Amino acid sequence: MNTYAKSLENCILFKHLNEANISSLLKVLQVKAVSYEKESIIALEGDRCTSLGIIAAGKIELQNIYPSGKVATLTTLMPGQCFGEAVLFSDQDHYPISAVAKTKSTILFIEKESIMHGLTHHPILLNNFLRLLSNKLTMMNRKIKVLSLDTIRQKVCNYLLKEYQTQKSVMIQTHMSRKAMAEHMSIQRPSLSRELIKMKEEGLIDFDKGTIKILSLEALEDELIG
Amino acid sequence: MNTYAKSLENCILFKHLNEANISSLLKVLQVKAVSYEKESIIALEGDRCTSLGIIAAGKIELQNIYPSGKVATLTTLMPGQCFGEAVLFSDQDHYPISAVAKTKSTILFIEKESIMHGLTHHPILLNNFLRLLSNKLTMMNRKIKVLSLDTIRQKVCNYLLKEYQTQKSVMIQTHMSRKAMAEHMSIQRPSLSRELIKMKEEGLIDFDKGTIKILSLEALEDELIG
DNA sequence: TAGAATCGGTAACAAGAGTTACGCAAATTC
DNA sequence: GAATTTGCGTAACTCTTGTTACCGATTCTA
Repeated sequence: MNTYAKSLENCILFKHLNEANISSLLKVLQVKAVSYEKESIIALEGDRCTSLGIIAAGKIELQNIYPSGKVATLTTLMPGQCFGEAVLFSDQDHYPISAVAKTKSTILFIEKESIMHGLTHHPILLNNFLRLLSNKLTMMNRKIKVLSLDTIRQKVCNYLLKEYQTQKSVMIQTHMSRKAMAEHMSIQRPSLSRELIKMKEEGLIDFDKGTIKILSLEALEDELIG
Repeated sequence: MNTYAKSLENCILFKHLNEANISSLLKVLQVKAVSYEKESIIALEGDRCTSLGIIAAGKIELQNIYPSGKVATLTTLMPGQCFGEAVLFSDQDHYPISAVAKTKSTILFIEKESIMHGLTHHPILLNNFLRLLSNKLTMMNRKIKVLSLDTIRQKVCNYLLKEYQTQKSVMIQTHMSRKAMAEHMSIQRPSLSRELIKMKEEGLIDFDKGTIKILSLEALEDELIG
């Protein structure tokens, strides 16, 4: 089992632990290593989830597999990343999506009971696990916030106000190209140009090569709230 | 402190624990009770978050307060619910939003260190805390999934396929009125009618008073994936 | 330095969906 | 049982935004 210790040093779960610590921890946690051939299914949507999975080697994809066989890939996981951590302890302990090996892979499985044991006996592990969940939560929170904005005007206002917060000035330096800026807000470049011009005409902002000046913070907030 | 034990029995964190257990736990956790007058601020966006908050009495609102003073309320928390649980252990340990008392309220605060201590010494508490975080994650996952659908066609397909899963039949009983159905998908009623008729014309579905029949599961999935 | 590629503004067009309004049918009420 | 209300389909209109295309300016490259 010690063979995996090295590759797990960059896994969030084992942060602040050295190779020796990880090795002994892996023994205590009764880790089971399972190998998968390319294209084989690791977990199927609906399966009961009783263990945490950590990618030790290979590349796996999380995907939605529809009854007809259609597949929609959501994310790709690389060594060090893990899956099942959210389902494991929730009331709905069934995988909401499927996991498929895209290359020959090795997954380390840790049973829920072992995890519980590890969390109660190793404060660092507990801390890491909580950080893992918490970070995911804050990430998703941000994502929901952005997804809830439905007009281009709102997205632009949101972007500008966020930049104002970090740059602490109404003269906002746009370090990106217009193209990158549009992609960042997941809108079309011409749509962004059009909206910026409209906002300039309406006296909300002014802009020049490389900078956008907020003329009225309050007005931007009004647009954002509706 | 025992005064609060009773009111915390329906808090997820203290599930499976009786009043006596909760009382002793509250002592161990060094809970600090703080009272707030109506409209007073409990936590301000940007403040460092070092403790978990549990509503013991009153009603508090989580809101975005903009520099100009504009306020957008996100949710209302009632006794038994808690806040800060996601921020507490994340890398970004600052409140992303503000908490305001809407009535005279009492909040129980538990310091991060005490929580850590409690989690390592009380398996039930650990289990409950993990379930709290996990449930929130799965909830947000679902929300993101729905928010990512951007055409009405996709929303309708998503709704029908989900109903198919629960009703296990292509003859779907619509227990709601069209109006309620439209609200449920957060679209406009005429838009829903229009789309349903289009889908009928295209041979994807058929519908009658009270039922919608899926003619091709595969076709609906295609529409959903794009 | 000439030619090519990239970027950004702009305009014209099309598609999707919200809005409003109208009318019919069913349900409810008196 | 007549009258009012409610739900729903439907059509016309409008707004927003993605799409495509074009052109000038800037940058990169050979």
